[in-house]
Amino acid sequence: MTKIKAAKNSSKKDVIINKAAALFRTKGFIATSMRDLADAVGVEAPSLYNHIGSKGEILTVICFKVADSFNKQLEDTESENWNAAEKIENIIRFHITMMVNNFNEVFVANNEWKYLEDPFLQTFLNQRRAYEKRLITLIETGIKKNKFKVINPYVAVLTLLSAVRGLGFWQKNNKNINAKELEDDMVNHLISGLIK
Amino acid sequence: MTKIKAAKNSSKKDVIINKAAALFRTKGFIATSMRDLADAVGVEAPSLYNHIGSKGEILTVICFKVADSFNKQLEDTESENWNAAEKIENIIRFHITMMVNNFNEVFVANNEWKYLEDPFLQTFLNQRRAYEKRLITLIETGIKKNKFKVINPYVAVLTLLSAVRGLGFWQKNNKNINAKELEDDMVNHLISGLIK
DNA sequence: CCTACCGATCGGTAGG
DNA sequence: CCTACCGATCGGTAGG
Repeated sequence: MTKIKAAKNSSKKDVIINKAAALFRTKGFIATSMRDLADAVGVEAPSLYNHIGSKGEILTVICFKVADSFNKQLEDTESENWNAAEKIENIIRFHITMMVNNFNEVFVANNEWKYLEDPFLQTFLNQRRAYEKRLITLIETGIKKNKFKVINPYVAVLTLLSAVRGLGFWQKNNKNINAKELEDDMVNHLISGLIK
Repeated sequence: MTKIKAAKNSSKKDVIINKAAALFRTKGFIATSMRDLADAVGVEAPSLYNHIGSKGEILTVICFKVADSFNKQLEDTESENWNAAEKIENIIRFHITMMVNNFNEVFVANNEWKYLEDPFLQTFLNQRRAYEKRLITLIETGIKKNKFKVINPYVAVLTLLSAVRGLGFWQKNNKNINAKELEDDMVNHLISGLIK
């Protein structure tokens, strides 16, 4: 009985979080009111609090859901028997795929994380720094093995992450390019700029 | 007499706009209250309205100041007698320089423009689309002249602009890399990924 | 440039 | 899940 109730709550909670991700992306976290969200869900504002604890909790769930996805993928990639260039390419492709398939949530995690409350804000920033550090290590490996140009690895990571992040502006207004072409061209541009 | 008064007003207005740009960057436009801004300027909130018409006007001034800078620079670059690669490199360097030297305002124009009110919002978006289109034309020229790889020019522009935009995350927390190295490495990465 | 203040809206609670 | 409602804060105005 508790299980069923938990399942039901979790399902409605998912709806709320999905609607919230869409609103947070278009309007921003602060500019989205709980009444906006309630309208989107189809209930009155106070009813939302049967499923979530606070507005901030929704943002926390979204940001860490995205962070967990990226962390898990990076772990998987690191354990593969690939060279540095292959690993970097794999990660870039994952970033692009996530941007295309989970656009709202990734955009919110990228642009609204600053409204996280402590201690979540600190945890999020720590995780992001750790993620970047592991990418830097990958770049350094490629440089050491004489496969990559000698450039500042931090700048390389910044360039890669920023480029894929910018996909947020590939709004669907450009119908004449598909996701596959986008991904291949961007990967080509970024990887060939890196390789010796 | 009117001139002196105008000069004084303009000077105080500049202070307000600079403080606002810093606050809008760190807290976001919506989350920055006029009382926050008044505190930063050193007056009471209602006094701000002797210098500016509304909170929205401040954002408008910031966004179009940045847009005008980029438009002017692009016009200058286009009229130079350079090849496509040189022009693109010049523009990337300008973007990076703007990001480093006018960080607050560029960041705000990049991230908070969605809170512009009509008709300014539409004008801003139109200008941005026109800017991107001119960059696309530059890339197409390079491809046609067999200097650039055959990739989707829109994706190339997206990659370039996104990468320099991401400099917003090069907060000053990385003291061990200077602006010049950052600029050269990023330009190298992006341009060599583009050239045949 | 300030004090005093306004109507609107915010996130959230009480109680059923 | 709803109605009724709360204290806090918002952008901005009146008036001097």
